[in-house]
Amino acid sequence: MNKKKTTIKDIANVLNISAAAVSKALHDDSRISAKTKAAVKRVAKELNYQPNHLASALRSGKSKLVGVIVPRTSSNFFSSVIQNIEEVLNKEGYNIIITQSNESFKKECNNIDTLLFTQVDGIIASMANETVDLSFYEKIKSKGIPLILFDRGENDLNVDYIGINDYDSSFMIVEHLISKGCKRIAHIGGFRHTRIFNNRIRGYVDAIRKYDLPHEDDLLVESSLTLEDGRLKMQELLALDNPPDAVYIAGDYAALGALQLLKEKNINVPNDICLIGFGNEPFTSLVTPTITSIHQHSEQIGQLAAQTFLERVKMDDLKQTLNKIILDAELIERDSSKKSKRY
Amino acid sequence: MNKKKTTIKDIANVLNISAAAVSKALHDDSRISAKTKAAVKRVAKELNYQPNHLASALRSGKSKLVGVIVPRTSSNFFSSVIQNIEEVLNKEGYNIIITQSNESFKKECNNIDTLLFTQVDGIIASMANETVDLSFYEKIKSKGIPLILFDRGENDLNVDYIGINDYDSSFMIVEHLISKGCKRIAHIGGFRHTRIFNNRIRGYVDAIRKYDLPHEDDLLVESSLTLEDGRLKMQELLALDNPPDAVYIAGDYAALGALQLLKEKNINVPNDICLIGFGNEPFTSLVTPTITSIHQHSEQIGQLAAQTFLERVKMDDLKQTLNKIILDAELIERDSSKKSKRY
DNA sequence: TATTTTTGCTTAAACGTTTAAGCAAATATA
DNA sequence: TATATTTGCTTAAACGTTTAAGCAAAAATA
Repeated sequence: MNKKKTTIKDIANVLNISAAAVSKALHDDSRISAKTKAAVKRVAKELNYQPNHLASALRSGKSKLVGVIVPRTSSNFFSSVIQNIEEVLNKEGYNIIITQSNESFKKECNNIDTLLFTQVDGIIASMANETVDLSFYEKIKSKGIPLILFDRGENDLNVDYIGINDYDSSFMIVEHLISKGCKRIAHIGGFRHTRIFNNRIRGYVDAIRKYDLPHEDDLLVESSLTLEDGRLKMQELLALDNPPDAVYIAGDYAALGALQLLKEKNINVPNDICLIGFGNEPFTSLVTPTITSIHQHSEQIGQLAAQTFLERVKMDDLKQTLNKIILDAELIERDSSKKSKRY
Repeated sequence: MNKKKTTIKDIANVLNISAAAVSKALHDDSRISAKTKAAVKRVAKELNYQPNHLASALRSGKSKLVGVIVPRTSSNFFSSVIQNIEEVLNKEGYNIIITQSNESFKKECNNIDTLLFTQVDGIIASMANETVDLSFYEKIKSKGIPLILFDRGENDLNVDYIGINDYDSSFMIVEHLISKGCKRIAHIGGFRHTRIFNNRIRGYVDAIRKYDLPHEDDLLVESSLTLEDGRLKMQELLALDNPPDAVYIAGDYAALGALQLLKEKNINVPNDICLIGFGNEPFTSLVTPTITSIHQHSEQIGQLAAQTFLERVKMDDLKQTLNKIILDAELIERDSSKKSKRY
């Protein structure tokens, strides 16, 4: 049981060279002879040498850790983004620390403190729904480490951002519904103070206007987009004097809640009311009817977030031209908007 | 822009005392006067001092990081366990690093190396389906840091384990189906080499025997328990000369696949065939019909795993009495086993 | 051959903490 | 009053690396 870990000094002793030489040999420094390098690597392997990450991080000032903050890991979108971030960063020798905010501003602040305390080299984050106060994010910036936001996070912080074109996606959804013959299209949106949700609302409104459909105030409601709130807001829409014949909901979970309610009320989806979600969570293809939704290219978002981070750390501090990457999303048509009759 | 971080030396300089005194003051050492402590803490706050975690970890040999390995974070079970681990450990000043194996043995080995490289103080893991070779887990043990397994991981490694009583759960499921009047009960189980799945199979077989039901080889199949394989194995069962009137499936995703197939074939669930899953994933209550399943108390599992870790680090190396905690699971009855007619 | 450059290492300091050892002053005990 | 104990600090080493500076020997150049 080899509890005492082997260090570069142990290797140095075996070969009768200095620890510095060993360190350099392991990093393929050009000033070390091929012969010495080979010997060092051989002995390192023999002694099962594992570099002490803490020591090198302390000395070099780089922890080779990247913090990731997401509202939750259980959603497929976020776990897919995380997986792709991880793949890209691992190749470059970085490891990631994942934290969840559970949509709580307070937890998010804690997470940021935790990550800074852990001396991460950068943070990739998607903000909690609650988050309005950005002072903790300013704190990250003031530490001088890269901050990359994705999905929830477009704002005035002046940092890199990767997301999808929410405005166009909304527009596309409304046009899709119109092509199915829908005449009164409602929108259960997220909170306006979050820019992505605001953009979805703008896209919805502009499309409605362009095609001269009714854009009554009652047809546009804001929601926390949880499953429960989806039910609730759907109920409100049904209670209207003139209920909609289509509902576009800015989140799949809320769309699911709405769908459950409609089924309970024996309202046929899509023939009575068409339903469209957002996010393309796996369950959208599992429920009955399957739910039309928007695929957000989580793989690309993750990869791009990681690549943006890597660019940032490689870059000299000056000449920081901001990355703002907006991807086109994809409409996945499923049963909940496949109306049989067309008008 | 205060890029230079303040260290204990800076605090020491302000107060004209030694860095050591500052360190001790911050740790409430009894040999430091109350007056000095107060002064140190005041200055620390003024200078916005953030302890350098790497330095203290290097010196003390404790990183205050715990590695967590799960097959994936997207399943509700694992993300709930993680969340509870995090809550318990955060209170004790530990942070967690989450890694996913994606059910791949190779990725799992990489994760272990990564975590050891990051100098974690312990590892809490649930093994990938593929994992049979335990040498990487032996590696953790040989490093002398605590290893706690949960859910997937009961085995002969001789480490702490937290899980549910799979045998009893299976038994309970079969009895439940019998009480509904089912006479030919099939089981789509996981791979036998994973102990939890083997236990579920044993529970199923013993219950079938106890109640003198048919226990033909054809009624018991092994599966990877993915959604797709669930469909496939269900298809095989339907193709039997004498198909079952109930199917108990050792994983919810596979149960969902089976359900989809049954619906496509216009076989009524539960009246033609009863269906029961395992894991109580959220979608089990969202699909039509809702799926009866087993709730595994992910909250408790997470908490207990974390607590077990804390006990281990506090404990002197000797006198290690092994923790093997087996929780009772809970049957959540839903529509997929609510047969209207009883025989 | 004399000088410069390159090669291949070594020495020593540094990263920011923690902690064992030590010591003077203050306080308690005999 | 003399001795022992406690208090409140300091000094210095250590954790395992990295890296700037330096230096002798070998190789290249003049």
